[in-house]
Amino acid sequence: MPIHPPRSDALTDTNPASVATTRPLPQLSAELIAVIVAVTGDSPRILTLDRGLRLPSGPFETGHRSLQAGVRSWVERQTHHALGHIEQLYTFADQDRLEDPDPKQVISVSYLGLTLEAPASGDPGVGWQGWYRYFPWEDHRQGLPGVLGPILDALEQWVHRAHSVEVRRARTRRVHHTFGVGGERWNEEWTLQRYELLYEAGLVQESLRRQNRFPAERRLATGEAMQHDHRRILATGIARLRAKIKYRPVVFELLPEAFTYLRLQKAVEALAGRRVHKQNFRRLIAFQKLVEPTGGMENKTGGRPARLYRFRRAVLQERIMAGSKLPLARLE
Amino acid sequence: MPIHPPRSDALTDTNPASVATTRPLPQLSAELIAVIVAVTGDSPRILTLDRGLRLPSGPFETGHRSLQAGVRSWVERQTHHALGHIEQLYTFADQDRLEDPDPKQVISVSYLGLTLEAPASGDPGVGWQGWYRYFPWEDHRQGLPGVLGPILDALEQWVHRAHSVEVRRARTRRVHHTFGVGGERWNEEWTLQRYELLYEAGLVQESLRRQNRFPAERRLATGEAMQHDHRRILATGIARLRAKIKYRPVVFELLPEAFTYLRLQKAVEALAGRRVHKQNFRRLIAFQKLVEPTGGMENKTGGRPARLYRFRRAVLQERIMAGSKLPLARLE
DNA sequence: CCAGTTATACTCACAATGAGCATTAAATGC
DNA sequence: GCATTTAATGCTCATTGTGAGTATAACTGG
Repeated sequence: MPIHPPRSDALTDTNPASVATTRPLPQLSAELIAVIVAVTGDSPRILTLDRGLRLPSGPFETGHRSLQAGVRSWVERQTHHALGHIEQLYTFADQDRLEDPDPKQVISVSYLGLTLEAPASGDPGVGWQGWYRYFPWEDHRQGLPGVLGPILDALEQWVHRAHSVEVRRARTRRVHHTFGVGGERWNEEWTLQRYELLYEAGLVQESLRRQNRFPAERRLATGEAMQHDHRRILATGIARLRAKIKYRPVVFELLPEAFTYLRLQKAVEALAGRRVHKQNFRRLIAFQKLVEPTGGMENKTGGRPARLYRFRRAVLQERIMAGSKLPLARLE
Repeated sequence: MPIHPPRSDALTDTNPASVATTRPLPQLSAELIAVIVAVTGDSPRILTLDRGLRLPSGPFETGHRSLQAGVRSWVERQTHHALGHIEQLYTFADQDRLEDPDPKQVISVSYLGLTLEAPASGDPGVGWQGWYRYFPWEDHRQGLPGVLGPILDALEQWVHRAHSVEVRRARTRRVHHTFGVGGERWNEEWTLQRYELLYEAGLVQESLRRQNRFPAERRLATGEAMQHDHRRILATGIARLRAKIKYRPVVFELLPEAFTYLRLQKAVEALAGRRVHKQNFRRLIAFQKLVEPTGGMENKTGGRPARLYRFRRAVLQERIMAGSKLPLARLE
């Protein structure tokens, strides 16, 4: 199935619509890209094509009633996975999209969707990948991840490559703040900023690829790359989701009908890449009346059996956008 | 200056790029729309064209380096107002855009910008308008606004026009929740949801216009309408800004270099459409070290002179996206 | 001097949160 | 059957954050 239609150069120059305006209108096309997230056990996973190299995506077509309908259609065509609620992430049309020397403009519109993982089908290469494969430095559940050391060393070198003192100072501060070192604290929501910093510092494959440079001796431990700017879009999705779970009850979209408190907590921790205090977590969930007991029990816990709960869908009505906080607001 | 170029129907049918894909690619164009906000005294204002009927906007053109560059260019061309930081609001391409029976697809990308008000120039009709002119029910600084009564009555009627009990019940609940009545509390962030509810209930001019119905006897006090869906975009901008001032120090973009606590508070209240407790507001601002005294005083206060402060730009570095809360989190 | 107006300091009660201890209920290995 | 392990669940306590109010200071116009 052809994902990207071959581009034609016809029509690029004379666009009749441009006669009356000051500048010509470009030959536009729109690309729809989806970040589809699920949580399996304690691993946050995303739906990918080409064995993890790309996100589901395709052009906005005439048959599509809306952008959202277009994304749905592409994800379902490519992965045979039905989607629930999806939300828009970001739109851009910067000329710096990779591997596309064609002067025609492409507008990329990305979406974030949450589901339960289902066995993938569709084209070969379709499947679920843990998102920390692309961002190993983002998982702080076991304390500071090992990859962080080499990354900070490389960033240190990048700081020193700057020519003026002011630039070096600014870079140092930026590294400290985004990565939570030097007296600063780690903020898991800054996934995008961290990725962009690594990109600018030439520490991810995508930025080297762009300059036709390839990491030779310098073997970077900065996660798997993706095609085009899909990894940046994924970073945007992770950041958005990490921010959102704190004030809206979206985790439940990633859980089955009945679940234990621990499973809920593990899902939150998986997404946030941080651990939370168990007792306080329960207290907060219970206090907000987000869930109600199903009556059933789970006894494959390895210890005392756990009560099963279900999400009280009513809260979506009660507080359409209101707070349903998770104990991530402060530092652990 | 022609804002919207005349549309041509040539090229609509045979697009060579569509040959290899399953469905034809539409003849696309992108419209860039800007919500530019300032606060003057205690009135939140937006930059408009056509005496308040439209927001600055124009098509994405070949010369534009990026979407953001395109918006800037349009705003500056149309209003001669230089912009500072702007951020993306939303993108859509739904077929239900008004007054456009043309089957060609238009993708609308909207942006939100914050500035200081400067005397407007450019085309005649360019100027600043208070935003409560379009949303009179959104200003709760003097308690419940008078327009709210008739609006709720009209919504009541809409509830009763539903045919089944379930629909009536659902509508009632929706009205209660979005408008904060019937035991619920007003949430100023739901500006968009309220507008959409009024739209669906046929209580804003835009929705009647769409069905070629015009409010005859039923004189609606639901604010000034705008062209196309610009009022909806404005509602999106207001909602975003109201949410954002609570966790990011963006109000300062709307204030001059030096300001008093009261002026800062008035700006926050203007945006939020709510009042806040003065002493606690000061405490919160002071505690967070968001500002530092300039040393100067303001003595046209009408009472005891007030200290002047400036925003500590350093906090933007210190907490790139971190919390800088304003006392709006809870209800007043 | 006064009343009126606004700025600013401070207090108090209570809710929310982080951290930890203690107890309970099951499975598992011996 | 019993000790051990694992996890669920209940509870306390100190600290901080927040809403609300009182008190005082510093100016204006009469």
